[in-house]
Amino acid sequence: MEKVTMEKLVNLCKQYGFIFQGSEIYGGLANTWDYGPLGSLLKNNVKNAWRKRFIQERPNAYEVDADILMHPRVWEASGHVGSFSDPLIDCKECKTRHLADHLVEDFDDSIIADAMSDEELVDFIRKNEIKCPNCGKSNFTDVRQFNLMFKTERGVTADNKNIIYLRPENAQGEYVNFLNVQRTTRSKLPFSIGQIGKAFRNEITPGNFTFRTVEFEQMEYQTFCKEGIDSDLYNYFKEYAKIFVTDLGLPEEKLRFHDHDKLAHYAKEACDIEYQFCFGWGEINGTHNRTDYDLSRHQEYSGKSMEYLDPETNEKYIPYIVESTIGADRLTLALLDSAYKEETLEDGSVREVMSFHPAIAPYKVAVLPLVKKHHSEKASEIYEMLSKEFMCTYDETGNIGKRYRRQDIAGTPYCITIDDETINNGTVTIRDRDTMDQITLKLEEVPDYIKDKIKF
RNA sequence: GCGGGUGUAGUUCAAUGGUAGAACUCCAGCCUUCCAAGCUGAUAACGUGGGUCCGAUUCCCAUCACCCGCUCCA
Repeated sequence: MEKVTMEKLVNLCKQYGFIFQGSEIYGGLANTWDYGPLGSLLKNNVKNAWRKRFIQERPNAYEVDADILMHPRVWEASGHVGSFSDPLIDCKECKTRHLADHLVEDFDDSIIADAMSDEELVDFIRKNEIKCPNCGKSNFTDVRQFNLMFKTERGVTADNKNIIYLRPENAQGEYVNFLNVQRTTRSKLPFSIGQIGKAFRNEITPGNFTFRTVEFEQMEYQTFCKEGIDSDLYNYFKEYAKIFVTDLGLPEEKLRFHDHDKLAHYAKEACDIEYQFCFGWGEINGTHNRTDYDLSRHQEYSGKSMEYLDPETNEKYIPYIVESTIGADRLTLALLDSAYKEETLEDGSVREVMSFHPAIAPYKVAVLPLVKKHHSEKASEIYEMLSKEFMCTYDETGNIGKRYRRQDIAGTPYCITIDDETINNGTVTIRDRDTMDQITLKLEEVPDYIKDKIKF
């Protein structure tokens, strides 16, 4: 079996309609990608599988769908405005990047560099010939402000007061609604709020197809709990997320945990699940113990109580939060990466197969009349019947072998062939993509047969 | 953001300072009763913008995009 390369995967996705380059006819817009017919189905199936595992099957779990635009104060409270509008400066000699204020403060710790403008920082660095900590030379670019948040304006005037941001993470939508959800669902701690949605980060991105994009979709899960059980929940969700992705089809040997030694400003514990993509290891899930940081900050910034009244102990406290986030685009990419196989058949021919778990396969069933002229009419009837139950596709062009191969690449787990037997005694042939087995079933048995196979 | 590479049909490749060829794919027809068969036909491309030139897909410059390696990723 040949190794998957990014180039191969990008081509396959483009050629068969999984993923296209964004704004392609205008030459493309960097790091934007559009999901095509197969890709949208796949990604939606992934999201629905997540919903089933994280919302439907877990106790006390609820989904919200919060707006992308939030009050600007949310991002002050979350720390995104303050901590990530840093003055960055690059060393022209060794190409390393540094925080200009740190360079100044490390040079002279009596200076408060926060109070200096970008120009003052650059002047100071050049006047004192501050050296690059990496290569020891003093040849820097100008300071550039680097904020990961996309800004836009609200209203018709471009007034500073009306700047709002596209959310850089979804979590705050769950946090600001914490008490709304708790009250309306009459939940006791611990309980969870999940959300699937887009977030935006204005990063310098190195590409790798859909792995890192400026607009991306996350499947987030926040569990609110009493301090003390947070670490247990943290460990529980690390495993729960891993079981989820392996059940979807990612092989165990291509997954690993990666504990963070450098923690984000909000986190007490943090761990990623990484998948071994064709380009290397990359994060697909993050589990964070965010403590009571976020809710405390919202209480402070909004002036509204974020406390929970524990009905069992009559205590009032701000809950701890354990977050488990899965990147919807990244998981989809990992599944595409792991699904791709090239198989040599007995007759020496090669087939390309996308071997997805049937639950996430774009089409569950392909309906194929064995001979167009004789079986199309019956096949159309069957297609109409089955498409009320499943996402189906229909193909009558070319010979039967060619049509099987097309479905192999689309990742369709089951192909139903309609032949004379179907017309004479109501049986069809079902071919399994992974085993290549063919079985004969009565037409009325087909829906239950498929239903059983595509369970997740 | 830095360095390197690549941009010609959907894909993989040609050729050319003067009408851009092919294979596969796709579509239509014929044939075909279970894994890319065959025959006939059709559609389909020089990333974008400048410059040089009588004329540029070709040479030059810029730009955009992708790939590889760095960097970054609260």
